[in-house]
Amino acid sequence: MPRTIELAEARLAVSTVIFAREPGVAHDELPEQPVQPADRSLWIPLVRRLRAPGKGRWALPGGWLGAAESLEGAAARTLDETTGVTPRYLEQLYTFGAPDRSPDERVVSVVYWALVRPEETSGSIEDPNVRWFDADDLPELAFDHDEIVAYALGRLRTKLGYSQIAHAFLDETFTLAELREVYETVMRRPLDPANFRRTVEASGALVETGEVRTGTPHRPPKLYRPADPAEAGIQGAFRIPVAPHLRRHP
Amino acid sequence: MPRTIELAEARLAVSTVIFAREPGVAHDELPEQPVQPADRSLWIPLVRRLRAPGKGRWALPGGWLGAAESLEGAAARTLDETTGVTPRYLEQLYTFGAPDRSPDERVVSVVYWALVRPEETSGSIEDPNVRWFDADDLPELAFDHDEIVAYALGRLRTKLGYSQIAHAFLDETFTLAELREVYETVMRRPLDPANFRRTVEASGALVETGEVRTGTPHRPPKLYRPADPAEAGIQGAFRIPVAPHLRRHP
DNA sequence: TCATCTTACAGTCGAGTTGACACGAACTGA
DNA sequence: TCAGTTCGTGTCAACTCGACTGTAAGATGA
Repeated sequence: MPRTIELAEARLAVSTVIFAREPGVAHDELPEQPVQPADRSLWIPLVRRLRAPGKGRWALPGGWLGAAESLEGAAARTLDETTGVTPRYLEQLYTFGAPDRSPDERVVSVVYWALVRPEETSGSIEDPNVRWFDADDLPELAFDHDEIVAYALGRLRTKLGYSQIAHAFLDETFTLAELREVYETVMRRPLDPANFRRTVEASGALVETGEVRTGTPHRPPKLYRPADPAEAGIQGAFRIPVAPHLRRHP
Repeated sequence: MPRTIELAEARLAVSTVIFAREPGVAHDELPEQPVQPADRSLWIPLVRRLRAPGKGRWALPGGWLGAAESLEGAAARTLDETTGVTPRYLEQLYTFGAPDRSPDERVVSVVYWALVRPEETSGSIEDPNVRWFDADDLPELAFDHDEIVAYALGRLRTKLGYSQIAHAFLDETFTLAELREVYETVMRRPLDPANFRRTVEASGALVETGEVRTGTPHRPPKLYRPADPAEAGIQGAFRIPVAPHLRRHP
């Protein structure tokens, strides 16, 4: 029985939750004492809202959808404009559209989440209204952005267990210890180095480069590269899990 | 460097991919010979487009977002209006918004996916423009709806492995054989009844009702009920996987 | 120079799980 | 009563995980 209903006059916004292992230019002070990887945290850049609604509050970087661009294109563009960050991994997270989530007009936000490498965070814009925050110590955010960040964190933790996205946090080549630190940081628990090596090597996701990292004060570790370079940015793929023990977080 | 760009004047649509184990009123002819559960297929209701663009083609049920309703509310409403189906499980799938996906104006579609019970499909509208199709034997659909259905099927297969959504295909109480048939149909491979029983019982997701199903020509099977009734409809939860062997499909 | 420190990497072993299969139990229909 | 089918329990080999031990390879400092 189709009845006539009043159609929504909604504006379409795009926002992105960005995760990095290291903060960019402006950030809260890091404790300078040595920290275990499992005790480290992820960093998220936020922008301060300069106008109502939510003026003065921190919010996810984003903007309005352009007429000619794709949703993902809009996410990448607004990200670059607001924070100067170009992510290595960018995937749609969820679309938030509750009628009352923005006070004045109806806004439907398509939210993306992104992973960036350490080197990419340092290239971010120096702007007093852009700041990197500890993902576990965020201020109160504008709108429903707290909820969105929590959702993105859950997706990151889950997806780490059945995909190769951890590579997107790292450079072209990396050591197994660096890869393990990514897992330990995201999963918030230490992993046995020997067992981690066994399962990752058995997965076939990495190939040795034949080189080692020099300059370490100890035995030089081998350098690895992702077996499939396109793997890290794969979209909506349904893959075999990596290993059960990399899927359980406390 | 924020430059001014032309904002998108997009209309917001909501569509839903509905999965059922049995087709509703109007559907392609079923082969009446006995079929193994692993060889059975899932059924999806589609509606015929009565106007341009895509006139005459089959498409996902959906409609425009109403001014006062949530996204999920719009999905449920349009579903009921077009097909008469009220799903037991409804979850957001993905938002499609390529600039050229609809010819005349820009349309951004928030797509949901749903699971319905057999009894619910029979209550669907008798309308020559609504028809149930075999999910593996679909006609060419309007717009990018082929892509959307394929994506939804992948999500269903994956999610079956780490959640209790299989219950949403079944009635309040069911036998282990019926639950196993759901897995076999979705995963497209036979499962060992004894091993399936062991892992499902160990997961703690089911409780015995104390009753058995009578009227079968053989030994009466025990009836089970989901341990947590709210479990089936849980949204965006990140849970421990059920069992690895229920996650591998060929 | 060389012992010592730290990390890299290889290997072992017990506990627990999976997949394949065997077998008795329970019910119907001939 | 017996044949046929499914339900449900049990067994066992192969595999995986987590904890652990031991060796390799470099830097550092006495």
